[in-house]
Amino acid sequence: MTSPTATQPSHSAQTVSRVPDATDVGGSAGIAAQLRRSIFEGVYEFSDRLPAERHLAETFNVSRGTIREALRRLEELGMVTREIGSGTFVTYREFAEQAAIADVTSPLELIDVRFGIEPQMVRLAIANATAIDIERLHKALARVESTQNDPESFTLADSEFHLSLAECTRNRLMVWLYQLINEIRTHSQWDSMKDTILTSERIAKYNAQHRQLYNAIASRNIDTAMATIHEHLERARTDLIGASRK
Amino acid sequence: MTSPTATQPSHSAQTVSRVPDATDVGGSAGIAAQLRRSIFEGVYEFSDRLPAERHLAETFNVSRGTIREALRRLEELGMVTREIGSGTFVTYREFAEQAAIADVTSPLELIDVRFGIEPQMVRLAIANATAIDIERLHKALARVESTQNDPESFTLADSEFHLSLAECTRNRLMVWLYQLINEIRTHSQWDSMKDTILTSERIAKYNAQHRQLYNAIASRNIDTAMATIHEHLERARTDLIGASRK
DNA sequence: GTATTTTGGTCCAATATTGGCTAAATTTGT
DNA sequence: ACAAATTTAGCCAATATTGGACCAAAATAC
Repeated sequence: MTSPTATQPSHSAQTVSRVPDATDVGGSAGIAAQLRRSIFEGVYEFSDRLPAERHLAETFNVSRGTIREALRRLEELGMVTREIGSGTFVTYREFAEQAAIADVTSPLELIDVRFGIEPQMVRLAIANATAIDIERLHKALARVESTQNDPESFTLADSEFHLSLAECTRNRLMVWLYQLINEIRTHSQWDSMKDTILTSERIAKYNAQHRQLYNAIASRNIDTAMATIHEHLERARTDLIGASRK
Repeated sequence: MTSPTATQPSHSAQTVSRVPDATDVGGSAGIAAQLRRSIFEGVYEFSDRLPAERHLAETFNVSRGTIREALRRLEELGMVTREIGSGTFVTYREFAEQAAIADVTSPLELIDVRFGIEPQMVRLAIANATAIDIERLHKALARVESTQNDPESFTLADSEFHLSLAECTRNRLMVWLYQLINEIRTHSQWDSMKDTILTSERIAKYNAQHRQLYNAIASRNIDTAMATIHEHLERARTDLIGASRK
């Protein structure tokens, strides 16, 4: 675990005999500690931009060089990244409870679970989807089909499509479960493989299956729908295994 | 803002120089941070439309391009989608008020989900269970069989049996998921019906299926196992519907 | 149905801001 | 006195912001 500067056992803020903590040491080290604490406390969250170096220099009443040194430390810790002309951005993600399970879940384990959930999801969707659900699914389909060439946005739109599918079940627990699945999907090691796996050719094939699935659900054709979702997952598994062999 | 003058390196420093909030860092980054927090706080909820770009530009007193950049960031995070001629809509859903989901999940919804997960669980269990897993399952079977007459302890032992089954899959995500299912199962309205449903006669039948399931898994007989788990869930559903009609 | 309005999508060029960097002078700690 | 850290100042390249204009899709008014 990341225990941030827990070298001093005293965390009390206003005790009589005050032990100087990490943020009290002057200079870049203290400023780094203070910024790091701010990030841990959520003052700056993931993807937030820190104030500009020149602004930080002013608020901390130090020179810009000192701020730069402090930021260099944070960068070394992997908590921020800096982009010329743009700013310094937080890359530290606070652990959600599911982050832990996401870290130990392999993409193949995920596929195995999806093989259980998604076919049932399709079954329930066909049984329970309303016209509104179908329309929402159609919009999600349109969005995912418009992301042929970008793995990043395809992944996002794909998640939305499957979530819309979950909503077609009219089963709140199913929707909730699938949100968890999606969360894990985007946090897991699958995510790091997606640039390898998601060629525009493969995206096109996935999208063909998405459309086929949508058509089958809209026309309440359960046999086609079940066959399609199985193909879909089977293809995902095959592509995954292929990628891990490389 | 308030810049504490006491940045002298002596140990006398006790004013913690407050860092500017993430929402105060001007520009698109600050606006993105502000909008993101508004969404997290529920100011804008799922499927809500954000104010038009030109309107946001006016209220934030920046150019439209800056607003667009901020919205681009939110879109990249998957929190909003934008539709030409229509608007920018929130796609972020408040994640898992864990306690709440149990309250709004009906027993039938739960069964529908279990129909997806448990058969797959049985499949994976047969494929992956080790001798140790089988033994643990056997112990769980013994425990659940010893609770013929007490609905309360049967429910508990039943949960443990199914959890042992999940552990047979050697799939950590499956185990984790099933723990959630169990959690919901014990918290949901099912729980209040169990005294009505779980007559000792029904408990005996469930346990017969438990044993049959165990035997099928231990002998790697997938057809029998699948048939049994389906019967098991079907019976649970039937009993449930019967109870709600009373 | 058609016309108008509203909405996001796109492009442009001038200007402002941001992090990257260097160098010498100064302060701080030992 | 010495070494390390900090300050100061300036410049560079990359990016952001601005204000304007026009487009295309969708919603609304007629």
